[in-house]
Amino acid sequence: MPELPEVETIRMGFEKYLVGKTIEDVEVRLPKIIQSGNIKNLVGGKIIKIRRFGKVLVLDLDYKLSLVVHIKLTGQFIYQGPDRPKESEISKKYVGNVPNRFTHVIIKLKSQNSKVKSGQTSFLYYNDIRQFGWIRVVPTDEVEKSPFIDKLGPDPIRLSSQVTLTLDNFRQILESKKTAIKVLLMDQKKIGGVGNIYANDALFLAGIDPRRPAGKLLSHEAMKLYWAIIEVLKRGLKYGGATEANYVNILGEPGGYQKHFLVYGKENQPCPNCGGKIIKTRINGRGTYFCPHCQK
DNA sequence: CTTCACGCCTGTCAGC
DNA sequence: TGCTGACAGGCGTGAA
Repeated sequence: MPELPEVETIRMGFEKYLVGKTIEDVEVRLPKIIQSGNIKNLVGGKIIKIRRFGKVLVLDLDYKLSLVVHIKLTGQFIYQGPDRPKESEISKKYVGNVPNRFTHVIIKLKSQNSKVKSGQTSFLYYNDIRQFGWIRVVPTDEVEKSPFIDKLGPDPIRLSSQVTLTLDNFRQILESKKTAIKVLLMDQKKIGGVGNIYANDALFLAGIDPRRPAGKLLSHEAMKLYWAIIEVLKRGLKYGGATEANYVNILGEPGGYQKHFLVYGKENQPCPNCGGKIIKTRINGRGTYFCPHCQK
């Protein structure tokens, strides 16, 4: 499911294929996806920069307007254009033809960069099966104080976001909290970008029981967990994200991290460390996987 | 202040 | 075969 590594993979795809292109037209098929602002105001703007804040993507246009997107659980961006790699070179496993019945927004782009012959058109399709995702049009200088982004905690991975989670920062977040550590890791107001998959795997890597009160972690455990979070996010990124249901990058390719899950989704399967059974429980209504032998 | 259930949606899968 | 219900998870909301 889309968490920091998946969204960052999309961001890199946008950087590669969208920067330098001009928005020629926007078609909205499901108006509720556009939560605020007038998307038609983007027409004529040139995409100059792609940013990410936690799980939120921001496309900055040259005339001080930005497209802000949260793809939530089932959002997909699919790019179709003359500068795509040959179809034989990419995996299309999860994406059929676009547009399809889940395509809610279509952005028509005009190429103006040197990679593609000037004037050629390409398309960016936004698909979202469950329609939880949202798109907002916000003036660029107001993006950081716009709803949701304004409350987002620091990001554990540098790359593109502006605030980085430091170890001191992380320790302060845990301090004297009674909340289960896993709940805290997934709280976007505390840390930006970590969701269920990476929270489960980070806690396993750090050898910490997800149910433990955050404030009760010992100093060395907090440090271990801090590095474990960064490590699992980096692994996710290395494999192009995790495809559980329908996450794909902007070419329509699935990620590969699902083949390298440590404990997530592995109920009753052997622990990669001790070989014991991984158990599944629920914390705050979320599926939680851990090895009771290795995680204390 | 925190915690927790629910709503938003639809696809998928287990069980009957 | 077809129906029903549980489940998936991000986040806002409102009640406890």
